[in-house]
Amino acid sequence: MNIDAVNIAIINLLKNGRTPYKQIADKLSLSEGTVRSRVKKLIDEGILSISGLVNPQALPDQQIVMVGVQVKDMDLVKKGEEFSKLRGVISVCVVTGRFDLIVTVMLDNDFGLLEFFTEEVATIDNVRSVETFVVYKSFNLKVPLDNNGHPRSTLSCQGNP
Amino acid sequence: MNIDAVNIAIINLLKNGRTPYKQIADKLSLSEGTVRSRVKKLIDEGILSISGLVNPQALPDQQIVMVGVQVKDMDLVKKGEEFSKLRGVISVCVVTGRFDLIVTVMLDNDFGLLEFFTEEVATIDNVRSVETFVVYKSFNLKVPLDNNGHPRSTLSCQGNP
DNA sequence: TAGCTTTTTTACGGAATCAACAAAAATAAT
DNA sequence: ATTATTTTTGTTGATTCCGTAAAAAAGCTA
Repeated sequence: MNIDAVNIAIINLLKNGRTPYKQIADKLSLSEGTVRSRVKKLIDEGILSISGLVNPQALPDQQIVMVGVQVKDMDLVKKGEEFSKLRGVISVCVVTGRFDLIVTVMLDNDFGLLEFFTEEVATIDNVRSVETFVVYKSFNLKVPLDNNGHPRSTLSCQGNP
Repeated sequence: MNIDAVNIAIINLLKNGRTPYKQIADKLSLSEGTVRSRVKKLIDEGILSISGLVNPQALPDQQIVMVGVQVKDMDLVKKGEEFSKLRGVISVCVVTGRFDLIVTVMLDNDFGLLEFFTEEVATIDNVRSVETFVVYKSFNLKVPLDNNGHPRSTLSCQGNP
């Protein structure tokens, strides 16, 4: 898709994701419908997403760790995808350098480093080494809340179909 | 602040940040006003933010790098804050392990690794070492669009006060 | 417990926005 | 020039937003 200056401007104005389309339209001298259809298209194509994010430091007993991973495998991208599906994993970057993957993980009381490595990482083949960086302070780090603050609890969106 | 199960549920339903408060209220058997005031409070206190995020791979000539930093200093948190203010920096994590900081940066054609290190990192004292990881593929990585896709361009939110 | 304060939730109503659609305009292709 | 395709715009009713004020709940303090 063509990401032109207008789309960039729209995305910028969506830094506050609740900004009304009308207001964005006025600022950019467009009609509301144009903004809406462009945003819809951007979202449909996976380029843009509008979502609620939490500052992990604000959630008690919630912790972020970053894990540098080396794999024996050659297909790093496929390995990255596998990691991205593990419980607790927020994002995976396939990188150049000392590591092959840098994995960002969110842990809590019931799902800590022990569980992450023994129950999750252990299921993946050809992992040569892992190196763990516990994040004890962050700036401008915002993460989507995966399930519910205390994972695997039953009380949450009970209104689903 | 007290982050109870209701707030967690609200934040979960805000995974789509455009979800109407009314709809959230119905799902949780609350009134719309309750949802709105809770969301407002969460946002005011810096716990929650609702924003538009882009998949960096979708933006051509846009690149993410992660930089592991060691500093000579003792006050790592203060250093982290300094890094967080540099141009291009998306987030900073103060970590245990081989590195002191892990810095996530967004670069593009006009502002590449060269500029980041010579113009930005160079302004910070007591940096012992840096190690660069270029992200060439990512999963579930979403970043806020800092200024405009092509930084320092003039055409963007021209409607500001 | 009674009395008070503070916080949270609810109810309400007008203004604004959302969402879908069809027409118009602009763009691209033949 | 003509046709086809995409994008933008205008219009509409239903819905949502958001400020305000009252009610309810939760926390004190004595």
